Amino acid sequence: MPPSQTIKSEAIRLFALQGYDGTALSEIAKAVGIKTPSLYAHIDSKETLFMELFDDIAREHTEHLRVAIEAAGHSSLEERLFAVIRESCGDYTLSEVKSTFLKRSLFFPPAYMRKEIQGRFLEAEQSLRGLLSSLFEEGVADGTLRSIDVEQLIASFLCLMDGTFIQTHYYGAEEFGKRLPDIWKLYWAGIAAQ
Amino acid sequence: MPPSQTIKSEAIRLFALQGYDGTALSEIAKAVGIKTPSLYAHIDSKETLFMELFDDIAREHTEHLRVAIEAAGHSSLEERLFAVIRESCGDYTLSEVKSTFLKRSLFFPPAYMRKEIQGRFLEAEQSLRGLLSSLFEEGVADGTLRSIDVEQLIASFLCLMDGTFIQTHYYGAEEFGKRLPDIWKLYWAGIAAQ
Amino acid sequence: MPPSQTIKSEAIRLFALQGYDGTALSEIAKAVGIKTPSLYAHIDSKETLFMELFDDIAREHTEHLRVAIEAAGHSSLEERLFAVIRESCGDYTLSEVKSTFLKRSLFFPPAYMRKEIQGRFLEAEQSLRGLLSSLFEEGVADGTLRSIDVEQLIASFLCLMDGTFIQTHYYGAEEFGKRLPDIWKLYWAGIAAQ
Amino acid sequence: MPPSQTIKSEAIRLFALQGYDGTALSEIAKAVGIKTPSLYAHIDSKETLFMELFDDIAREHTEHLRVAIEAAGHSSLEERLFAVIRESCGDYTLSEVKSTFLKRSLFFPPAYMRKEIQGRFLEAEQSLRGLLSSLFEEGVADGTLRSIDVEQLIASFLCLMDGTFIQTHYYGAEEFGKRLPDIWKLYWAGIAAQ
DNA sequence: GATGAATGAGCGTTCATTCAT
DNA sequence: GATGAATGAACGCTCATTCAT
Repeated sequence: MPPSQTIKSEAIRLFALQGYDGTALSEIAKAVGIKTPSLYAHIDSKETLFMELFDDIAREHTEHLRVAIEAAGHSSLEERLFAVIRESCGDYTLSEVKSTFLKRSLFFPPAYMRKEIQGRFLEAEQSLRGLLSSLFEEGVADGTLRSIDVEQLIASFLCLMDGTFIQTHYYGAEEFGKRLPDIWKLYWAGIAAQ
Repeated sequence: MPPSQTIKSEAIRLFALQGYDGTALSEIAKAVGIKTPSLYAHIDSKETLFMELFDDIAREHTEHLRVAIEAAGHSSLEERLFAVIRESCGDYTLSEVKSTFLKRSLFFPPAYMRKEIQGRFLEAEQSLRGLLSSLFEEGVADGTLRSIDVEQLIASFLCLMDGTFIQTHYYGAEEFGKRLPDIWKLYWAGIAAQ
Repeated sequence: MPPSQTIKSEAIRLFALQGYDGTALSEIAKAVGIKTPSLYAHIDSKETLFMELFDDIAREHTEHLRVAIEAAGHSSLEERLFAVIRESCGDYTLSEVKSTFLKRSLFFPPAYMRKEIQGRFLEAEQSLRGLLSSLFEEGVADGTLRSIDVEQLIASFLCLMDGTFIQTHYYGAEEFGKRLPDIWKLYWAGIAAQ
Repeated sequence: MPPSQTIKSEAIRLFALQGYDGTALSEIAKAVGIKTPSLYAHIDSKETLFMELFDDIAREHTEHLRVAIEAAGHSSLEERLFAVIRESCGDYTLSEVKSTFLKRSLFFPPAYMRKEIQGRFLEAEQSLRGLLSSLFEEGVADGTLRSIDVEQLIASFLCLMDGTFIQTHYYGAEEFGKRLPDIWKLYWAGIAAQ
């Protein structure tokens, strides 16, 4: 692995685990196996390193969600929505550590970049809302879902997404992976037509 | 307000906003209006200050939940469960800043006190599970709820709790307060008997 | 014991054990059982406390030496000289802790009072040299001692004094107390007439 | 001189002069001509700096003593013993400042490393006792010394060593250098066979 | 006489960063 | 591309001391 990639992956791991303020560049350097000043041959600053990682991962995450949602027609609505949930808790295609990095950055960003980060994410969320919107409208239209306001469906779905993420993080992916299908079943029962 | 109390409340606010590693004692001192060394007339160390705040707030939170759950019998099951959710997202009796402090500490604790914190919280969670357990059993028994395994009910409820907390934090209490009832309605529809 | 006396004795003990720079007023206060600022009802400053202790003990020590040397005629010269040695290593009348305080202050005084302290001690040493001088002259005159230059006798005696002090401090008074008579015998054999 | 060496020599000088507690890293840095944090490119901590210096000097000192004692057979016993004394007061091969550092560390070590230091030195003392032991046994056997218990000879010799060290420190190497031969003569008279 | 609260000075140490090599 | 050496800024914390109570 080229050193720049090692730096990125170790930085993601440490930022996810310890946060931005809790991670010193010296820790990243040590994890990579070089001395701290050598980092500067590959990065501009701690801040820009962090922001680049955030951008990369946010983009990757959005892309994964899009793919999950736009899955070929042979997947049912329930399957596609469940795939989005699984994706969002890092259990699916995005690695768990990247998922943690992403959510930590969103929920509790480093003070000086709060606005920047939340601004960038609002766009992503808007696009996600758009995709979900089509999905839910379709489901209501074809009678798969109860006749509920789409905005409400989206709100409750996003709430579930955040809940499953936190619990994945808290109980660990493996343990929570067992509970997730049951949780989903109850959620689905609340929105599906009888 | 006595100075020790000012220190506590300012510390809670800053720890909630910026995290443990992102908050310098000098910031707390400045917010209080004293010099940094003067803090040490009131605290033992940054670590113990943090842990004491955590203990206080965790205890207060647990107590609020207990009260919400054990509310007088004239509240319906749905009302009591909803009260727990509202309580848990800081919208009810625990101040929003305390709620943020609590969840941030739990989800992303400072590295060196992770075990301590999570250990202490596991107890609280166990007691919450116990209380919810009685509630759900009762609901299943009297036909208010569908006949679902209580463990699954608890898991999905705790997941909802975390989701609503994150969203409160993310969208702000006021904005999210409007969406919450709708979210609750969909959740309730998933577990209530038809 | 009145508090001022407790302060003095605890300060002597801690200064002897840990040195001036290594002893915080807070330690003295804790040993006395009061809070640090309360010390200032009894002392002017850390510096003056130290200097007063030094003066007290130096004076006491000088007095003890004088008494040992001027002991009634029924003591032999050897007995009187040996008494001076025993006195100087804290084994006799001055407590061991005071002896340690004194020697530590002399050998390695706090930087800012080096001149002050060494100046004061030179006087004391001059007076000790005077007393020893009479003793040795008498011994040479009456044939108890070999016919050696008195200056040389004094120099070797003071050297022995410092050696026995250090060893008392190093091996402990009890252990070294056993060796001292043998050491003295060899020293005496070197200066006594055959 | 490479910077690490400058740091060591300045640290030795200041620790010898002012003690461990009385010497701030900022003083060492200023003496070296760098800023305080720059020290940390060369040292791990103040404590380990001190301990490394102590180890270096103690080892060097022990080696010098060994050489003095094992001097070629053309030196007489008296010459060899006297060489040990001269060596031990820093007048011979170990620089005066190192000698002061060493003795100060031994007699009045910083509180929290007392055991460590004294432990390390006990070994050195044991080896010195061994070497002296052979020397004295030889001297008694060939009639150079009076027939005295070797343990007593060692005890008195070590006592003389400490005395001469202290006086070198106290009167200065130059001044005391003049008195030392006379002091030695009297000591030797006490142990030598007539 | 004792204390809680405060403070300026200073401590040992870590940080992100620079720069010559 | 990597490093040793350095640095200004800041950190958590202790110190001797003051002062109102």
